[in-house]
Amino acid sequence: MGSDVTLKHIADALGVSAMTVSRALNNRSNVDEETREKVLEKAQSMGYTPNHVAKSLVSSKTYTIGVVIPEITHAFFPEVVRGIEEVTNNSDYQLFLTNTNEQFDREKNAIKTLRSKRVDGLLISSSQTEDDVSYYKSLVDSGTKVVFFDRCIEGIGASTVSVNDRESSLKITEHLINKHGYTKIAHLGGPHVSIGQKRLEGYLEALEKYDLPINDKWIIVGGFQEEAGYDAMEKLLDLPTEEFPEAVVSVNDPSAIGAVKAIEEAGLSIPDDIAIVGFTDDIRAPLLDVPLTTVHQPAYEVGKRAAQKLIRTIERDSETVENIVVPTTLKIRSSCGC
Amino acid sequence: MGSDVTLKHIADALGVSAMTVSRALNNRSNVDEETREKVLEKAQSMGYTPNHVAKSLVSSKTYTIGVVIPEITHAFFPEVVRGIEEVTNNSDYQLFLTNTNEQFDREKNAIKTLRSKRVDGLLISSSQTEDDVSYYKSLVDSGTKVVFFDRCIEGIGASTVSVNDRESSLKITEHLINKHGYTKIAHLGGPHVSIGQKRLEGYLEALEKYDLPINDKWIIVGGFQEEAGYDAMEKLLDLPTEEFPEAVVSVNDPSAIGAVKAIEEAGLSIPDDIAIVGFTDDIRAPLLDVPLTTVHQPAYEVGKRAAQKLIRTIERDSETVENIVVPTTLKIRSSCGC
DNA sequence: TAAGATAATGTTATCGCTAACATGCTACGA
DNA sequence: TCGTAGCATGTTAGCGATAACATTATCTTA
Repeated sequence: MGSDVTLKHIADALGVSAMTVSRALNNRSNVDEETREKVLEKAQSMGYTPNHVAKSLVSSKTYTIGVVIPEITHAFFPEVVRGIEEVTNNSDYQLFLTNTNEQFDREKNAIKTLRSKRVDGLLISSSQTEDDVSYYKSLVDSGTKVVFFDRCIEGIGASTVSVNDRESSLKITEHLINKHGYTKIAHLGGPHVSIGQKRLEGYLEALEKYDLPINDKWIIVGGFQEEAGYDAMEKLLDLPTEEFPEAVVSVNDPSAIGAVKAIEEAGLSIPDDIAIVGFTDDIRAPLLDVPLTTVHQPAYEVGKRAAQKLIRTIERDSETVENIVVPTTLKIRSSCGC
Repeated sequence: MGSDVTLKHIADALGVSAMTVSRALNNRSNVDEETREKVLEKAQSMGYTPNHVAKSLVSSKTYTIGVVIPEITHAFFPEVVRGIEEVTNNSDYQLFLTNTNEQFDREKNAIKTLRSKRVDGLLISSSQTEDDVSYYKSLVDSGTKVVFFDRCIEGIGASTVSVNDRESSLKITEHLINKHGYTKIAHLGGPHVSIGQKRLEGYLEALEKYDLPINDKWIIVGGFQEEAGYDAMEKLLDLPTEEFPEAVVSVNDPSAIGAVKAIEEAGLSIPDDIAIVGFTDDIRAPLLDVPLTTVHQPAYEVGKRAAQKLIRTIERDSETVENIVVPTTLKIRSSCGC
């Protein structure tokens, strides 16, 4: 690519200065119409492609956003990316996508590289991590523009876009209690990151509200993937009859789908032997043998809002820090007993 | 970000020249060990992040790859991206992801911007387009390093990575003929791009091989999305009894899933009234009421091979142009009648 | 007609970094 | 003791584009 045409080449070919060419190509005023046309023509015929790298160096602006997601094959995230793109497409930003595979180390590495590449801002859905907020704190403190989405870190000076996790979890648990009269309800939890925590809280709040027993054995801390759900469910299935739960609230759909597999393999039937609900509204949820009752997360909307907020944060210094909440809807199917 | 620490800042703080700092940070020889340590320490404490933009300008290398895909929510592509990332993660390249939503205009736009950003190379799965190869031809001729994947443009001097579309389509059609004895087989085709074309050819070849009738009314040219499959199937369903097909070969799974919906809505049953097979092995394929027989495409592998090939092409000029074919496997489920 | 305004263009310096060459210093063999 | 090799470091220039200022040439207007 060293053979690329530069402003200088066009300038020399035309016997003018590089500055004139620059002005002509950028539609500045004070350029003779005739000159402008000659320049445009020459640029075209020489196959000129402006060098954004040089431009970025001058302006210290790259029109580039880094997107950090934990798991690209979880259908929720591609949909978020679509939402992000809808916005960036109309604002000339390009996206650096990095998939961290739920590994915090990879995430830190990715962020480091993205900062080296001088992205204008970062959209982060953080990987599962211990409560080590300090890393993100110093990232934000360093002046890097960050908007968290879905798996957010709140209270460190960055805006966030998420769904009302606690409330949604509360509602779907309430549904199990109200509509179906279950009293023994278990929770397949996620790891200790924001959404895992909040969904657990919502679940607990529902039980408390209805004075239902909370049993430590019913709360299994697992992960967000299918295997984690499968493994966690196996533990529940091992419980003695008197402690056997009637229903399960899963931290997300992949986990629920893993759990469904475990339940089926154990020869039990859903929802008669055990009911189950998820969270996400995965593309597969309606297709399961027993369609999965779940919380629909408007992924596209989350992406869109996050991107909008980030771009505003980048473009004006006065932009305030917000915790934006996108509402979910309950998707009642039949795995809950309906 | 104008407040970033630069080499110069470190140099001044240490009373040395910027060059020495550069040398120290880049592990060059001929730097006093003591100096190097002081520099490293200072860089750390000042929160120095190397400016890759400036580096790129000097070296005319960005360690950046543009990935152009037509439809990020089609599960095949996220999986490809995972494969690409597996490679780039180990080679320090970052990915610009652009989703063109099957629109050629957006694709051209994206490529233009990516070239401005001086990506080292492009991984392209081209959007549906008329046979206008000239655009891609001049792209490749301009010296841009390109590797096509999945939806490839062959014969224009760029390497390609794809599955054996024609052969796979032939095989799955043969399965319908051999195993099930169907003689009236329709095809829900994709648009006129490489994979659409090749899968059509495979289908036709199978019919010819077994001397089966080819009926123009059985070949519906549609699109790659679910709605296209639905619409196309509706046309087939309108055919009079004597022309009504016994089985349908769909260009991909989303299209097949749309078709399944149309069939179910028409009150017909699969595979008794009409059999159907797809191509992709979408995450939903095994979950349909009648699990879908299809061709499994190793998406991850496609992404990996494409990325490897591109990086080799970027890094050595002698790299040859190849058409790499990744083999598929038939995924026999029950929608074919098995 | 002189003097200032305006339009079109050119020159210089800079963004942050590094290649290439230059400099100063120590060390070592003849 | 000198000359030269080699190490550690400095200086200059340039990557491609542009901001800011400088220079023309042309045009107004009192």
